[in-house]
Amino acid sequence: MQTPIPHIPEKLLKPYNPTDEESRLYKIWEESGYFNPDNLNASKGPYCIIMPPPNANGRLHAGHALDMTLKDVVTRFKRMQGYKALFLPGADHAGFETQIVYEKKLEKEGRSRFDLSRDQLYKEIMDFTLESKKNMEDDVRRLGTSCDWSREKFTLDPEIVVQVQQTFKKMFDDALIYRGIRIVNWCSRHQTSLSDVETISKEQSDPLYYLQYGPFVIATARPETKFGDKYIVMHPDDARYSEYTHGQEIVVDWINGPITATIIKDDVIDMAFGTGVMTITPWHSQIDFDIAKRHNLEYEQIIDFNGKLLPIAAEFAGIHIKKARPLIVEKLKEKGLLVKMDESYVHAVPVCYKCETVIEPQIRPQWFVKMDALATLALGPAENGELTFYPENYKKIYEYWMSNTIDWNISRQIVWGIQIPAKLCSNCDWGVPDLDDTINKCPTCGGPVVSDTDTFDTWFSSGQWPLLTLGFPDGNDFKTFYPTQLMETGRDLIFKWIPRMVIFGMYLAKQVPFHDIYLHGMVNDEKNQKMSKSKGNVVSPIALCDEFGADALRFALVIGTAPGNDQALLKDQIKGYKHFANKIWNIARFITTNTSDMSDTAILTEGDTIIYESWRSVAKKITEDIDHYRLHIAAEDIYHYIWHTFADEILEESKALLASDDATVRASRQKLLVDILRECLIVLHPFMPFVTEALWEILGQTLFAKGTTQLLLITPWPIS
RNA sequence: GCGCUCUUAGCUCAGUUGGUAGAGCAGCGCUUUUACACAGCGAAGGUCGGGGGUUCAAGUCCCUCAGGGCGCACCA
Repeated sequence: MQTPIPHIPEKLLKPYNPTDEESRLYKIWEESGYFNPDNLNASKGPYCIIMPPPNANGRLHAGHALDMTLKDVVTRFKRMQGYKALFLPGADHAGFETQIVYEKKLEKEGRSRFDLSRDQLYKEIMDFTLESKKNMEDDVRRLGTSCDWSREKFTLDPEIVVQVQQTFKKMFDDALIYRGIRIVNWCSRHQTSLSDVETISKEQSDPLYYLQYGPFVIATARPETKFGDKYIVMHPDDARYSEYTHGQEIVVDWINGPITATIIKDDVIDMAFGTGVMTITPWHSQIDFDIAKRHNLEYEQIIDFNGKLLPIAAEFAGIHIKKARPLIVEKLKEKGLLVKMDESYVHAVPVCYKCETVIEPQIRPQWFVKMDALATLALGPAENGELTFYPENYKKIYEYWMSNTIDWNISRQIVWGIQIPAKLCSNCDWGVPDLDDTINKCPTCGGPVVSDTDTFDTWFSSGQWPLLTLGFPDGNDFKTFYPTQLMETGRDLIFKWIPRMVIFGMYLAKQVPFHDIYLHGMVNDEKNQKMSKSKGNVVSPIALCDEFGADALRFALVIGTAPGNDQALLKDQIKGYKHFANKIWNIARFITTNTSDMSDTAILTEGDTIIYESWRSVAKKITEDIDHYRLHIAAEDIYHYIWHTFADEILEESKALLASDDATVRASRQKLLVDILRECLIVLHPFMPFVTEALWEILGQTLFAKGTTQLLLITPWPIS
């Protein structure tokens, strides 16, 4: 029977309690300065991961926890390997998203953004964002993220705003940005245009109406747009309509009386759909707009920006299209123009990705990024191997998107964001960048000019994030850390964000912004359902940290899910890894209590050498797995080794050997246990930083280093 | 319609270059012998969705079928 040994800290005699350790240890790490690579005694070169800046408009969600953990595992690993490792944090003002969050807040207070002046609204959202930003940063810390806070960037930092605006000017000068009068995706609820990636398609069933249009029958799901239709389009090869010629005019009786219609022949028409004939509404349809442009046709607005019909709709003017449709159908029926209705028509309509309001295509003058040449620029590095995708199949998705680009609308009619530094003519469609506020007259028509009140699409600034955070073009960090090694983010950003960063990197710095692209899947609830506020199934990662410890949450997020795959966040699993943290704690207790008389000069016996070498081979495999971003396998292996080999086999067998009369055997075994424990703590540290550091703190005084107080955080990795 | 992805133990999922299947949790039996019951030992449980092919050898590669998920296109 062993008596308790006085030098064992009281703490080690009790079960591991994460809440006692985590915030205390994070503070020690942060104050040590080692999150800052400038303070590292690095034996190897720079290594950099840029944090995808979380939106500064709320707390972190479970997806963020995975996001932070994966990058932190790699950063800690690289730091311990001796790299000058930088994990560079940030915060995103998240233009449209934050404005929506704030509008909801206003709504609750019985206010509306339309009652506030631009300046007032901007100021209020800024206050809100800066407050939210603090909370968000606390959450990042809570997860143990070892990022260099001294380098943190916010997307509205003055120097960042300046750089973003300069990029706009440069792209305009290079003819990569133009002011275009084109169809945009208009959300009538949020009163702004949206890019193609900010809309989602939603399947719905609507009646398809077959209408008599002169001698033709046309099919439409949107009779409310048809008032002004005066072009009738058919395929040039359609034998059914060969008697009609391109440009021929006919008079037809239409909704509000006779109308002169012009025949247009165009081969975009699908002869098999409906009747093979359609009329066009160029103001409210991309395809129709393209046809109109091709044949130089006129276009007219039918629906206003609030979704109400304009005077062209006669007695329906001022009525919202949703209410107007049945009334219009009724009138068509009365006039005998409704031939039939197909009730089984199912199609997908684009909706606002935030509020699901059906997108109304509208024509508006906006700033557009010309994508063709830039997309080619982004495809090069994917094809020549400068970019590596994990998992590989995301390369295909990336290439698909970059091979099918449409020009990118970067104007948003919202206050919250970086203002577009441009002057617009009040009389004509002219517009030009004006960084220094020096232009006061339209050079085209001599008319008065006004400042553009629109702000940039948030992806226009975050697309430049690796450049902006590192101080492009001449900052020291840019010279040291660009291009970075790894971009790790959610799989949903493979087409929203990743290509834009590559584009800006290639365009501005002539180099890729990163070499490896790792995409993680979505974190779902216990039933593998997407978490959403409306479903009420959102689980806070911070609450999970409180219940099980950040280490357990981190481990559960990393293990058991392959890159790119979605995962269900299971409480039982997290609990299992909380037990694992405790297991290590207990292992350390056992070893401590049995090694108080350990000799400094102990030599491993032949048998113990074999055991040690087999651990080394496990550690080597884990090292290779992390190097290849197989973090889920590495985590599994360290777990399995510690619990089922080290504890279940080696420790159990040691009980007899430690009681041996042979001093050589006993000393060898003591050394073996201490050496393996020491290296296990190092190897486990990237995954479970807190419990390992807590043990290191205790054992560093008694077992390991004999007096050194070096943090585990910067202890060299045992496998070179 | 185009593209991607998934289908492995009761549940949730791993299985990296092809070499006769693993984890967590749940469940079963035993153990309260001081590292740990947030535990240990033991047993049980899968013809790796169906079919075909390549190979000495396939959960792992190819084809095909079925079912699930996701993205894109389509308001003709």
